[in-house]
Amino acid sequence: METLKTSKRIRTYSKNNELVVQRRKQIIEGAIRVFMKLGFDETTMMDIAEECGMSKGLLYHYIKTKEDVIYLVAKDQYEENQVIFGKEKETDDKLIPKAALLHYIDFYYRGVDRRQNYNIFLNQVVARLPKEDRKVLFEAERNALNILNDIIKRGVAEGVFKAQDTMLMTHNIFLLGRVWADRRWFLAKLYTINEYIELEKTYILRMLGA
Amino acid sequence: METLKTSKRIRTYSKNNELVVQRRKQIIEGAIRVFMKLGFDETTMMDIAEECGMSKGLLYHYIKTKEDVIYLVAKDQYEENQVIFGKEKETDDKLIPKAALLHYIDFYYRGVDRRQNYNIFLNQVVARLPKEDRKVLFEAERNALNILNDIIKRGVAEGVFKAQDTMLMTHNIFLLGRVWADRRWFLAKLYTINEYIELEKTYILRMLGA
Amino acid sequence: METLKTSKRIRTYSKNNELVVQRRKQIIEGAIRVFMKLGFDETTMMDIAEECGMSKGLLYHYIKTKEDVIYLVAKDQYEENQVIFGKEKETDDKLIPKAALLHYIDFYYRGVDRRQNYNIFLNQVVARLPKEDRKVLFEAERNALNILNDIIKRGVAEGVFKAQDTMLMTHNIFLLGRVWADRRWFLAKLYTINEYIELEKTYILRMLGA
Amino acid sequence: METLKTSKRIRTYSKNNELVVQRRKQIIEGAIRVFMKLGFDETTMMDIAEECGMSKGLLYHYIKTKEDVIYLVAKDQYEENQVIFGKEKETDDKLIPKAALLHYIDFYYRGVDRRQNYNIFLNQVVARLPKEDRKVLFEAERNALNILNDIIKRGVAEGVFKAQDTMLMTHNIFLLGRVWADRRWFLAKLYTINEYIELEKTYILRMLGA
DNA sequence: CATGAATGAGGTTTCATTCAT
DNA sequence: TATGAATGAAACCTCATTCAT
Repeated sequence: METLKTSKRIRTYSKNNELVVQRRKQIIEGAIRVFMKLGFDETTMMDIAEECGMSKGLLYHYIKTKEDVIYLVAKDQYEENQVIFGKEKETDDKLIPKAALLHYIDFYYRGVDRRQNYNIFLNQVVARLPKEDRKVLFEAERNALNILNDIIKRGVAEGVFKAQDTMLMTHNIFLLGRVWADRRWFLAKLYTINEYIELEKTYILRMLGA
Repeated sequence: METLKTSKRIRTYSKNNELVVQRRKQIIEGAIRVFMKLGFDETTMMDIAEECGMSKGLLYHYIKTKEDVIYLVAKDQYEENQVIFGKEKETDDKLIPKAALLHYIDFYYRGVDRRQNYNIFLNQVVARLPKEDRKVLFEAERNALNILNDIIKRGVAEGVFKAQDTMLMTHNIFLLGRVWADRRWFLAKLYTINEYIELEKTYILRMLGA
Repeated sequence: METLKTSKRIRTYSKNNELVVQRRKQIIEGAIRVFMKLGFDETTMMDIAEECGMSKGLLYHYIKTKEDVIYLVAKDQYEENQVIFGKEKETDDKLIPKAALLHYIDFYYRGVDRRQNYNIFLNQVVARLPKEDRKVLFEAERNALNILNDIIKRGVAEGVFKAQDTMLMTHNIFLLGRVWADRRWFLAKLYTINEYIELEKTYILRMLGA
Repeated sequence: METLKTSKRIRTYSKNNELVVQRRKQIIEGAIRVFMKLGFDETTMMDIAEECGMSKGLLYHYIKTKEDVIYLVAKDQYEENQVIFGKEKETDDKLIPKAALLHYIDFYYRGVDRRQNYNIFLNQVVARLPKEDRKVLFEAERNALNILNDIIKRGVAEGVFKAQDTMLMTHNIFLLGRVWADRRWFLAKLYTINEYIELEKTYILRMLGA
């Protein structure tokens, strides 16, 4: 549940480690903003630098290639996920399966809503990383998945959920979370986010035979 | 159900309309192949030309910009969807809602499997089109959506399905179809495509309170 | 004695092989001119393109990297050497050793003079090529060396030359050829090229105990 | 025989003259090491600073441009030559010409061997200095040349050497010293440095008609 | 109708040099 | 005196697009 063990080391020219962390945070934030506006390929390093409020040269003190920026952005996101889901797990563990599930859905789906199309962007972008880097990042995702899977397994064990296969069910619930992100242009005309989440809760509970 | 009404006119040097259609088909097919391998931005016009078995010059006789190729590919895809789903509709209309639903799922989910990461590619790429072009294309998608929605509405009307909101349910079923495409790297280790589809059918029927 | 067998294949976008040969010749000639003026590192690809009378883009149709230009230049030079020395060998073989040696010196030293500091430039530049490329090129040099060595060995066998070691003697004669190129700034004030060559002939014959 | 009269003044921020001298020595030594590894153009100021054990900033307190480093290195080298050859001259003056010559060759050729490719590097790099700087440096080289020339002239005067032209002979002997540096890759397979030097001594004596 | 040689704008990356601390 | 963060000019290289043949 701590930070990625096998995280790639990115070349930096700075010797001040704190500064590296701070500047990288700055880069991540700036990059996300432009990437979401323009997409990865349309974004130039100049765009990123400007959005981060640094010179092109300084940007290259903290990363070595444009791809490094993706890695940084993605890693940050996944690490944040780990932290967030880690905290929620503590809450979930104290609840009965059904309550834990509803809490998880509520929390996760709202997160998707907050991050908007950022999730979609991430997916697109991760596809461009070299295989090894991708592995490191998937590892982190699995974490969030496992928390949900544990809840479902607990429910099945206690007889409140029915699922021939808890893993597929886990993925289903995960993916359904993206319906809102993907189809906001359509669905937002019909319901508020609250209404949407409540509907999905019902559907998911039905799907689990609860 | 006919071809897009507002389809953009792409510059061509040829006056032989039949040839234009044939060449464009050739371009679409070649482009899809390379795009799936390399993604849109990594693909050069040379790659496309080669894959299509034409010269770069000839390629430019039938399109004006690289973006035109996306439009062509996307439009073709959506139009094909219309044709395909149109045919299925005829079948579905003759079945009782539950049978029609299962038939639809079977048909659609297998299609997703066949098209593999092509779906993902399409999503990525459509995002790059100018807004107007995107609208035209979404119109086509709605078609396939409506067919599914009709089935569900029919089921609800006949009392065999329960859904507070048929449209959300429709999107859910649609999106769940992508679970397999998105998570093949994970799920294919656990089930065959057949097993997967059968499981999802069960879950969806439950979700519909059937 | 024919062209290099293991010559590296350099990427080109052109399909017309004759044109590739012609353009490459053009590049080689232009590149030599600028390299001699500015040195390899001071020379930009733009400089080369301009000197060759082509656009930067076109230049890159016939080579892939700046290093390729060195390789091209060096290979061409060595190949030319092979051709030239090959022809001379025919002459030399018909002469008695002493006459052959004098002919060789005359021919080679004059060549050094004609090529001026170009020889020095070549040496510098070859040092930057990757090891494998260098090997290919050295192979060609050895050829010219062997021709001289054969003459000396013949002389030693016939008793007209004395040399404990013909190979070192060969290298000595070769390197002495560069005295003129290296020290022209000094020596040209004292003698003409003809006087210089005659002096060296005397010295070398003495060195060979002739 | 003292230090260069017209040595260029390089900008320094330090007023402590002793410190300047010490730091510059430090720079020269570090620079030589990296230059020999990477060559001048491949070497960055950061490389130099690191090898010298100082910060980039400090480096720039004692020089103004990267070219200054070449000048410093080259000047130092030539000055050192003056000192070294000066000392040898004292020895040589007491010997008969033939002994002096052999002593000189032994001393100089071994020096070339010790400095390895450093000689080649110097030659390359000096070519990049502005003309005026180069002149200053050549002046120093002439010194070492004159010592050898004196020996030869003495020998000619005493009738033990024959040379139509002592200056050319001097250059010849000088250049032959580089055979070992230039062709080590070839010659080191055939002889040790000792064997090589003995052979060359024989050849040179013959060349001098001794 | 068909080809592919040619162009050049624009992207990524490096690194000498400056300057606030 | 000493540091190293910051800058930006300039280098290499790619590739969409045009156009003469």
